[in-house]
Amino acid sequence: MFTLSEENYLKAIYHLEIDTEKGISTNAIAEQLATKASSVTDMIKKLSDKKVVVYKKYKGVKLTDLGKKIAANIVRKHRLWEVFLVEKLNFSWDEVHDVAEQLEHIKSPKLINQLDALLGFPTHDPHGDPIPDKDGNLKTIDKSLLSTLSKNEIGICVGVDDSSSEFLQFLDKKGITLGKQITVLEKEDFDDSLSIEVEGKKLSISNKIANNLYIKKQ
Amino acid sequence: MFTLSEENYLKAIYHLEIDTEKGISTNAIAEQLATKASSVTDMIKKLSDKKVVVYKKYKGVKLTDLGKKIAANIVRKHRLWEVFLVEKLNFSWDEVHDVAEQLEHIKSPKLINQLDALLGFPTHDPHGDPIPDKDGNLKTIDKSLLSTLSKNEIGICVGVDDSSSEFLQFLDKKGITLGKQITVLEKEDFDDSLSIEVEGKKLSISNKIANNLYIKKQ
DNA sequence: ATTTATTTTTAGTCAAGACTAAAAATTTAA
DNA sequence: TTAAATTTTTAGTCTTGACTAAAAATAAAT
Repeated sequence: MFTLSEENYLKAIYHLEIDTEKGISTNAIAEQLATKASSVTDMIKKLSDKKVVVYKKYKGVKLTDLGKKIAANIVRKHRLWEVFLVEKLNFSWDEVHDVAEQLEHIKSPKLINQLDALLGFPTHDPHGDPIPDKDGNLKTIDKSLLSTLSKNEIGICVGVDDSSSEFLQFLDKKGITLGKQITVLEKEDFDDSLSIEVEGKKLSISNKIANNLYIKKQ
Repeated sequence: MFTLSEENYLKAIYHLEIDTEKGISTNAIAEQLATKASSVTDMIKKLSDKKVVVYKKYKGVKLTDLGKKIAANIVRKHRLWEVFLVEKLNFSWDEVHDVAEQLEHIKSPKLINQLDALLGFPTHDPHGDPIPDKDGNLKTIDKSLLSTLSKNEIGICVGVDDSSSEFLQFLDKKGITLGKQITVLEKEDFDDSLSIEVEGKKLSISNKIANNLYIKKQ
């Protein structure tokens, strides 16, 4: 069994491993968890003893298969709870993260299986992120950043890279939500901003926004 | 804000105060929480500093109004989650306690309000225990132990005093659940056992069972 | 009204998980 | 290939919440 803190470390390493094959540095983990590198070193030793990470001093850490499975299960719970909050309790997509952060640590296999069923076995959370299955496997869809679309391309909004509440609220304000069709009308060379159309409305979108929106091309 | 441990102490004292007007002894709290009296003394000091209990050395403790409100809110959350587990996730009444024990500590007023609404503002949990409202008030119904009914009296099962899974599973086996009508056919003087009828079936019930079942007389 | 038994508190430890400051190892640059 | 910069680890502390053993206070019994 893992403590709250151990679970949070596993999850942090899991998320960091998505972007790289290399070992994860203590500093990277410390930043992710808003803690100090020295605290990370201490915890890594415990996790290493428990066979969920492999650790060599001064080299980064990697999750073992067991570690990956445990971490994926926490992410699975987090994302299922997010779906629950949005679908059943009328939360908006910018409100769910902090609560799911607490709920993901509840220990009860039956609870999470039943929740999964209640929600109709969803594959993605309210931000478009994939929900790991019981074995930790992800169903990835091929998606592109809005910024990579060319003029006149059309796609469906399927996710966000940044799921901070500020960004999500901004999208709400602009009428951009998951499932909406987006057409690229114009690309400005000098600042990489876009002119797009969403539900008949024309919008101007900065490159920063376009770099954080995932689109499924049609 | 209160820690997990502080919340558990408040809840324990809250439950112990239901049966008495007197201050709650350190020993009683220690027993309730399966800890030691010395640990209780330590925690009581912290809770006293936080103005949720009044504490005089060697005299028991009592919750302050603030303490009562906080404790009632934890009980409220516990019982609402129990209803959720039974009504929405197909848990049986003997499976809910341990999970609710975890869920009760989730901090999100919106979550609990929305859950309350989703469940149709229930007033009692799956064991017949009242759910405190937002201000901590309980809707008490007048109920009697089955053991206090006389021959030929009829009542509806509205709750249990002991909600251990062993007892609840025993009741399931006998076909006794909340809402069932129970008729007292016979009372045996020598061992205070009862002969009762539930849904047309005649059952023999020991005094220990009858002392743990709440009935609403008709 | 003492003595005895019980309850409660104090004093001193311990483990988990965090921190700071300093030392050691590694990487980068000159 | 040394020197400088960066990263990581160690050593030592702190807080929370628990524990044991002993002391102190209260309650019960003779």
